[in-house]
Amino acid sequence: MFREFRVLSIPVNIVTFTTAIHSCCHLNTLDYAFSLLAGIIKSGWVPDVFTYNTLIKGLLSQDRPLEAEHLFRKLIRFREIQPDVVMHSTIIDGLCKTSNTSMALKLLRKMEGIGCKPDVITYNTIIDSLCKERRVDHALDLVSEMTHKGISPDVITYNCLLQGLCSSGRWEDVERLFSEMSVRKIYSILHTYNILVDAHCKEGRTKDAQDVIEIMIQKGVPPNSITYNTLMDGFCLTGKMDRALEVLNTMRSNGIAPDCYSFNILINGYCKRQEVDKAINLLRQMPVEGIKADVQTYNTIIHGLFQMGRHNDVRSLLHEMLKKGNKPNIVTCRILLDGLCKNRYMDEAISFFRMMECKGIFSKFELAHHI
DNA sequence: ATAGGGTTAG
Repeated sequence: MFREFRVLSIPVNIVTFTTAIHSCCHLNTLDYAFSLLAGIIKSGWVPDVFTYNTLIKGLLSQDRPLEAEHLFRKLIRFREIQPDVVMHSTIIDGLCKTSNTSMALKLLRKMEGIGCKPDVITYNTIIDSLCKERRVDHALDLVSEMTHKGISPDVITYNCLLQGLCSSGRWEDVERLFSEMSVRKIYSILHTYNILVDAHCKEGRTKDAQDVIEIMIQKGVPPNSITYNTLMDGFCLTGKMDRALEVLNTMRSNGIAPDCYSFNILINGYCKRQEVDKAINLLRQMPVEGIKADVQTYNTIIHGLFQMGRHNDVRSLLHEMLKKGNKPNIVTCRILLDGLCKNRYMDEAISFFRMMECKGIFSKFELAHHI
């Protein structure tokens, strides 16, 4: 069915509407996206699999996985559309991101059962989830399975596996997989190198991390802010704050501007060493460099202050945070609760907890994901 | 023409 519609005498169709819905989802105005959908239907248009998938993805990115799943089921039950590989993959991703990998695997089998062939993205989504759960061998089984089906693993597949093997400390397998990539002509990209830099840093091997950075430069893959931030964190972890600060200068001289993340890492480094005043100095340096502190920045310092028993400073920093328009999140609440309890302010802790309950800060989804 | 996947701190 084709009907032409005009808005301000510009012809529009279902593609235009889907694009508009996509924008709404991206702008976090999901309600508006759904009212657009209602409007489309009311005007006699037929939303297609693109339209619905955009909405499902929107619900997922707004941490509303149950509604996404509900919509998916409803579409099937009422035969509104025939879910394709993309929609299945979107739902599979939603399941994976809410720690339902086994259900994701079931859906993979189910889609195959109805003749909807999974592709490399479908597999990568599950492989990544398995790797994050440290079930790397299961992930490797899926890689053989996809290969047998003629679906070639790509650089993202390898990145997921490398990440999983690194987290499990399986360095020999990392080496093997890394050379396998060259053999199969799958070229490492920035992402790949960043995973390796991070793995070395997490193990305290900052020298090896620096070697990886040298290699990537040689291979024509210049490091980005994530690479340098990761290295900075590595130096912080090994207590080398001066080296971490040097990285900040290296970034600048390589034309990469430090970001909020860079400062948060250094601030965290100082707080861990109970040098909260140095952390606060950095907080003051941020606006000078045109960087706005975020919730994370404040959370870290508040946590540090509590650990030193400086609850009066916590109070003023909390006020500053609110005044500057930073909305406390579930982590802030947890830090405050924990800090109040540990500093024997039980009455305050309890009344704060009640307030959080009232304000609904403990939404079901957040609870499931952060506690 | 429009939709889906991987990296850094707490």
